[in-house]
Amino acid sequence: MLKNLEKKANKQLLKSFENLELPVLKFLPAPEHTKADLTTNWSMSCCKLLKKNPLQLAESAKSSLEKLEEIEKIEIAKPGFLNITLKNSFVAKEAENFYKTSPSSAKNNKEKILIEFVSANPTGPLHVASGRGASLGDSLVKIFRALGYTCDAEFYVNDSGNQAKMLGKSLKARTEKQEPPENGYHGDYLIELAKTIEKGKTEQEYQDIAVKAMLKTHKEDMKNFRVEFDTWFLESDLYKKDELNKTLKFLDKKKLSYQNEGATWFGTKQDDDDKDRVLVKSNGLPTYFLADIAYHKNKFDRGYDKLIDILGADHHGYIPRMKSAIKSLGKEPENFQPIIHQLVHLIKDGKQVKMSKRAGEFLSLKGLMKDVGVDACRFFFALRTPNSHMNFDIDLAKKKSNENPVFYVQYAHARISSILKKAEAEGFKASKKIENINESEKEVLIKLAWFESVLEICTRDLSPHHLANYLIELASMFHSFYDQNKVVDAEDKKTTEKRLLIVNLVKETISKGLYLIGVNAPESM
RNA sequence: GCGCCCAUAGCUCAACGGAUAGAGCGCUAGCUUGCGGAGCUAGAAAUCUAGGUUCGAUUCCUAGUGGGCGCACCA
Repeated sequence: MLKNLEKKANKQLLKSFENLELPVLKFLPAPEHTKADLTTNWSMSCCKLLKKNPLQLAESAKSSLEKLEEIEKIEIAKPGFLNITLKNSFVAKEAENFYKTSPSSAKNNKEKILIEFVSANPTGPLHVASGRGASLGDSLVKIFRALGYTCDAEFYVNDSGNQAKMLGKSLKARTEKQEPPENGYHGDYLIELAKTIEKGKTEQEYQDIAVKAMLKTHKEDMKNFRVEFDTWFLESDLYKKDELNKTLKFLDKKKLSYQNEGATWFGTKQDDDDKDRVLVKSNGLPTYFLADIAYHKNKFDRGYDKLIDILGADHHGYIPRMKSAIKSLGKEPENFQPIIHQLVHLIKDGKQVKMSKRAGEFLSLKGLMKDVGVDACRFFFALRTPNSHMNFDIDLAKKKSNENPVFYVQYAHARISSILKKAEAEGFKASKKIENINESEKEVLIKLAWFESVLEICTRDLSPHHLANYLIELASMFHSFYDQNKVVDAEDKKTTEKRLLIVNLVKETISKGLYLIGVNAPESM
């Protein structure tokens, strides 16, 4: 609703100012103290251009916009804000259509997006840090889709190369009741796995078994964490299809690679990298980087226009060379958007838990899910921007009490469900129309109207935290509304049925929002 | 040494260059025979330092301080 109004307002301004170069007017929620519904800083944003002072401009804009039938009144504040109060009848009427219209954002946007995330090596259980990436990626995919974009989720499985080899060696050692090699994998999970396998196989066979087993646990963990992937892309498939060599030839043809000291190099330094990078080592083996270029080439070849990679902060140094690689593939920088999320620090007993080979259950994502619960975990991750260096207080998260805001939001949903049940039992039906709304009803309805914009901000910033915060605000608004307005026992039947519709809209929005961040919306708690 | 990220209330975090900087937890004072009190109302409490750009800076730029991470012919 706000978008249509915004369009209309812009049109109106163009008409009044007869100037096609005007900056676009954008509505924002009005701050509390203004007592208005919407605000805009339009007159400040174009005062330079028009060489008039913002207050004068605000006056002209005011008289222009006041002609719109949706607007009740406009007040001008200090430097030149326009504070707009909407007509109650307009808000009420638009609210009826909230869920009848689909999002407009992506209507003209046919680009296909691929988000790659987690992509942990299949050499051990997933740990907590993977949970952050998983939560972030899954929410973004769902939000893009909710806005009508084509967006897929992919997990890249590094089942080739040194690490996988080492995994095979380690498993082999375990079947022979020996310690894995120095730089192998020492976790207990291989001891467990070894118990179920015969001795005397080749390293390659053990590697295959181990990778398969690890991949299985990763898939289980992701499923339990409510994270869905469209594809689990195997690095080994790149080798099978000879895509590394094809990529090498491709780069050679473009004269982007060169030989030095027996190795093949790629000139990333000319872009923003510190130094050039090796593609093929002097021993003839390809680097991970070459495989990754081939992998990204493959993604584009599959028809994706925009690639989003979610990486932990410990890999940020990798980005300049990857950007350089994307350029060499003939793509624009905006076709590749890496998201770096900062590392998660686990706090237990008030102290940071350090990573170690001997670290116990609680460091694994599985353990965390068990301790904290998926809802709390997903919501907790969703609340933070990827850039925040977050502390995950295990003791606090374990409490499952109202210290965790996820329960606050879920409680609102459960409370509404309960009201609706009661209303149904007493023979009330939510009305189809909303008429004669009061101030707190209006406030709630306008909050609901911002939902789509919040999702857009999430896609702009590539972070779901705006949505999580919005849900807290919406829940708070509902609780407050509920405290002031009787629903089932309202003054009359008409009011009850009107409020049932409003409350229903809140419920649907909370439910939809929670779904987007992978949290359940319970009917009761 | 170079690069990336961060610094906001007692704690964990928000704020698309906008107004009187928001939440949750904790704290203080109320609301309790409630349509679910896991709630509501009120209150105390914060932008690391110094410059700069701007009508306007928590936000952008420069320098500093403090912290996290990274700088392989590893993946």
